[in-house]
Amino acid sequence: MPASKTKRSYHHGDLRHALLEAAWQLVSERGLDALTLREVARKVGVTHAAPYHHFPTREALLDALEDEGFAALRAQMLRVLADLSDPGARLSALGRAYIDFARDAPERVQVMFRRRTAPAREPPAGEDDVFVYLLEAVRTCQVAGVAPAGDAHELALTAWSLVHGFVKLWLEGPLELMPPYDSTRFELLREAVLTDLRTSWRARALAERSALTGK
Amino acid sequence: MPASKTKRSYHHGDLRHALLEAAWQLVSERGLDALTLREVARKVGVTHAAPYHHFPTREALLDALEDEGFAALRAQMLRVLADLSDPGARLSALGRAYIDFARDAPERVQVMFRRRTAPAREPPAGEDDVFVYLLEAVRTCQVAGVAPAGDAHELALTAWSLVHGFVKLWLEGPLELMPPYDSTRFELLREAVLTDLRTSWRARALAERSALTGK
DNA sequence: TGTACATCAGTGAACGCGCGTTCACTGATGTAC
DNA sequence: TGTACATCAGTGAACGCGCGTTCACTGATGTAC
Repeated sequence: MPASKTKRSYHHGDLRHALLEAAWQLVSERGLDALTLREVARKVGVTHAAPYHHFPTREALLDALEDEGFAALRAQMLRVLADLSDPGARLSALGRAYIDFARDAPERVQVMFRRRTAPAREPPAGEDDVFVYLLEAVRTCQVAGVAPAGDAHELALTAWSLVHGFVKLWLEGPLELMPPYDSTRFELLREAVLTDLRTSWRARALAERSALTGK
Repeated sequence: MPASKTKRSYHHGDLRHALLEAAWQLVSERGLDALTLREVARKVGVTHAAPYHHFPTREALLDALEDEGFAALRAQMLRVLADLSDPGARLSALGRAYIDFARDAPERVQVMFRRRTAPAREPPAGEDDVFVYLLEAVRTCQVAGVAPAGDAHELALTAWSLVHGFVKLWLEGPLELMPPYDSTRFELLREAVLTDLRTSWRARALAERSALTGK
């Protein structure tokens, strides 16, 4: 009889994976500061020295978590892009995906956008992709006439700032200042912000066209 | 002869103030995690137990820093509001002030929007004010016809999310993804984002008016 | 102006704690023949 | 199929460190009379 689930063999089998999972849980429950290699090992039920066979330092564990985070975001965005074809709807859906991604797992955002004190490492693969997809969605909107002309980079930055700011304000508290406020209002505010962007860009695109034809 | 500047008297004279100043410097140089009461005391040149006469816990020091941060932001906003009268220009200037406030002293943003693990205390006085001023600026824009109709709270949230997101993306790194990127581009991108909002809202307000008169 | 005394704001030693990291070790697993 | 051996992935003890916080203390300052 091979190692069953109940059997605790000397070797864990998939410790690396288990450590990552425990780490997410820890960040989620008690924040980034509470993420220590020792606590993660404890959570998994393994000696505090064991993780060192998989992550040479605490920072390496964080980097691995960050990779997972960006990979998950990237996957979520790809799903959205595959499902929709209307340019405006796609852009809105990308924004919605970003916001929901953060609401559903704030610990990911904490890890992905943590403020580093160590010198920056190579950025995770998914990170560029995220921006590239957004940029492409903006360009498609421009072509379809539902986004204003101009530097797509700048428009993409506006869009990204908008959803990122919404998410951060939500996660870090001050959104409570907007009465009446309760968690059921989340979807409402999210849609308000997304609609605001979409409507505004469409109005501008229209104004640009009529200015052109009117000339 | 009373205590001169060089004389180190037994009593510091203004330790509380000196601790706060050293704390800002510490956060600025080495991040929130490096902020410890012991290190702050060391920086000021005082025993590690001395701060306890002014701040009962580390968290109390952070709360005091946060108060200072919001007070400074509030003051900066008031200055902007006093200087300008054109509604659209005022709103843009508020956004610019917010962004520059963060660029000039990122440590403030770190402290003001830190993620708490402790139960929330009473919010600092300046915090509501900040949102109230923004809200009022949005309403003024609506009256002047340079912002769309609708719930001013929601529009204010859009505006706040936009500048907050820009700031956070800037401080936390991923803005580097937008080539060509260097620090001299900051003003350019800031203006692009602010102009984007202003132009969009004006276009929407115009479209609303012509839809009304055209009916 | 001087004296007695309370209060304030420091000192310095000590506590217990959890952390990251290292190390020699050992049980389990995989491979060559 | 069995055996020898290398490698892998754990264990458990130990290190040094800096932290928050407490405590009895003492020098400096302010106040009443």
